[in-house]
Amino acid sequence: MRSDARANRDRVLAAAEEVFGESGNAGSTEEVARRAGVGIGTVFRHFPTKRALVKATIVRHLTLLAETARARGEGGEAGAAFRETFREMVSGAPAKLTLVALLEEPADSTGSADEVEAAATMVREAVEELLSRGQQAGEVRADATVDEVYMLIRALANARGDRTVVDRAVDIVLDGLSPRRSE
Amino acid sequence: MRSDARANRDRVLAAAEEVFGESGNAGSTEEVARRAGVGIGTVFRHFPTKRALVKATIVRHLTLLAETARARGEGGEAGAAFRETFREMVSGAPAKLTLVALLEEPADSTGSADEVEAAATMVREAVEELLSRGQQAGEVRADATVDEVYMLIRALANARGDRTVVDRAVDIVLDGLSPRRSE
Amino acid sequence: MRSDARANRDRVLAAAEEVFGESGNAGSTEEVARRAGVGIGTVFRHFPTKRALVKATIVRHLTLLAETARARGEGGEAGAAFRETFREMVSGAPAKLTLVALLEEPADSTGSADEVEAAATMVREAVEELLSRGQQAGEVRADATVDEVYMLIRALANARGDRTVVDRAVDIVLDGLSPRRSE
Amino acid sequence: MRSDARANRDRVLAAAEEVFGESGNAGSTEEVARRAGVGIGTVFRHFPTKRALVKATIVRHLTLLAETARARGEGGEAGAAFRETFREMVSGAPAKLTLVALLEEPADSTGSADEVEAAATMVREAVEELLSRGQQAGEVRADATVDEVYMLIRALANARGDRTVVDRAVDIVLDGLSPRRSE
DNA sequence: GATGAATGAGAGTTCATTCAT
DNA sequence: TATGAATGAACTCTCATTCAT
Repeated sequence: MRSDARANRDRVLAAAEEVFGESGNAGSTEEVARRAGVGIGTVFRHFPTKRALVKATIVRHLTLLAETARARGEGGEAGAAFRETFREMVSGAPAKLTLVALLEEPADSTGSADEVEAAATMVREAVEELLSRGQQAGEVRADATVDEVYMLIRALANARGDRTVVDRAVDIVLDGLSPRRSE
Repeated sequence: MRSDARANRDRVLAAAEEVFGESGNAGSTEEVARRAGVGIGTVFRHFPTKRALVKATIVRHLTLLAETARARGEGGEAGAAFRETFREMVSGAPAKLTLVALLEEPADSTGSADEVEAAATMVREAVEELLSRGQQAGEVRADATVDEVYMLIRALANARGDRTVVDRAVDIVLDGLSPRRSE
Repeated sequence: MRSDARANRDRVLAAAEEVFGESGNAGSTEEVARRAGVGIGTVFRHFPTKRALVKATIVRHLTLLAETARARGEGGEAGAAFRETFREMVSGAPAKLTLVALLEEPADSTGSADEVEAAATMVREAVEELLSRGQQAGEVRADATVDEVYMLIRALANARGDRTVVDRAVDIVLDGLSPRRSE
Repeated sequence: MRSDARANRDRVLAAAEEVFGESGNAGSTEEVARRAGVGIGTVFRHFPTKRALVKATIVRHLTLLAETARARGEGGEAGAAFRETFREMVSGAPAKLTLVALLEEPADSTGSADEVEAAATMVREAVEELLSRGQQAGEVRADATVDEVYMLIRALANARGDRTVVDRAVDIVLDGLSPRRSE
């Protein structure tokens, strides 16, 4: 019976990612339950609060993201790895950072953002790793810090618009991140 | 009493900009009324629908923005004008584009988005003007189009975070928008 | 300036008859003001309450009705006068009793229904006069009382439906009111 | 819990019949909830719209009415059956047609009036059946059609007033519906 | 006296959350 | 443990009524 519960939890999380991804915080818990194919009670049994559900969704998201980024970082060419991960984080399907915007909406003063923050930190660290390798290889400008890079990724991930326009915007930003002439 | 009414209308719009700027579409009309210091009925007298209020808020926003951008464009040095306006649009107080995100949320299929669209077009055109002047002056890379530039502005305007980090991120983007070595 | 006021009062009453005739009690005071071409304040200056306005409308209505009925009663043939007035009250344009239904909706426990009651009594008396003349002339069954006749008029006046159906229904009722075989 | 739900649904409908019977469309959904002893949310769970609640109430009403009329029609004497049913429809407790007036108020242009219309047709057909049997038995005037009869029933059912007066009014109408002398 | 802007109680409706089954 | 019915606070919107001009 434990495995049933876990399976349900996962289905709920997947549904939540769909729903909140589409409608943001305005997505309803009942819609999540419906798409997960469970009763509303089940959702609340696993996540005592809508907020908790949103957080868990984000954590799942960020964890996936960090793993992907880290895996990518293992590869050989540091510059390419950095740039590809940047691109993927901005527009990659399973890696979309969009959901994070949910957390930015309400002033997160509950103090219980820890879990999310931990996951976010993992992503940041993965980005940092990629960034410093790129810099050491001389393929990324030396004066860029994780802060800016991470912010740029998040900003672009949240932007809506034509895929091609996003791609060109990313090109520009990556150009901005390439080593300066004088370097 | 016409003047009173207009004053109230303005206070409502200002309050709406605050509220929707903070909480997005989830901000409540009642909160707007409270901050404006008027009764809920007054808000609805001026804007028959929440949607109408949101739209009016955005239009006001965009209009201001377009005016600022255009004024800035009159100045002499094309490159500096472009860059300063870019910065201002991203972080300028009365010019923040954040609200535009509201429009991206609901599928605006009412067909009555005309006014908003018109205002948005004005902003785009102002940006376009600045961009092409900058390009003609050889201070902005020639292959950039309004689409990307406008998207970058919006993406960064919506990003939350330290002011200084935003500034550095803008630096990077502007570097990306400067003429390429080979040019 | 007195005559202006009276003129406004009359326009308001006429508008009220239109509006409440169409939409019943659900008609709004503002709609009345709009159709009367006056401000909402003017309506409330003349009638301190919506209820008061409704009542005044009904009184005007009933007064007109009573006058028409009485005028009709002066004529020669008692039976024809009775039947024609009956018909007119049911479907006559300026004489429609429909509005009375408004009063029947809320339990009229304000105790201030006096004015309306007085007007209603005038109508009743006019009907009574016509009825008894008809009975004396042997053209209306002797055992009918005003109560039933008045109720039948009101019931039919409130009925919605094809004009021709109403007419045929009235025929049937008038047949029921004609002298019995044995009389 | 299905049975609880059904029980609540029924209580809501019963309360709705009371409330709308008293105050017409102006009766509030909250009052219905209060009288049913349930929360407002429960009312809306069962009937997604006030309109839907009103409709369901009417349908229930009409269905009951049609059944009663049809049961009555089975009896032997056609004339008596017709007259008794007429009386019952006008003043019978569980059979009062009053609610139908609700339908006459708003221009029912939603196109979804089907269910109500179907129920209304059933009532009409029951009346028609009784009428034609009465006519074949020579106990009801031959030239009367359902249209008038149905309208008379509705008109009298909606009339307010002393029970005895209503009864006498019905007597008159039934006299009008009896076979003409010459027949 | 007339005007119409402001008010706020109240109505319909939604949705996070609880709880009986 | 899962279910989904019940709950009620909160939200958008309406309208009778008041009041400054």
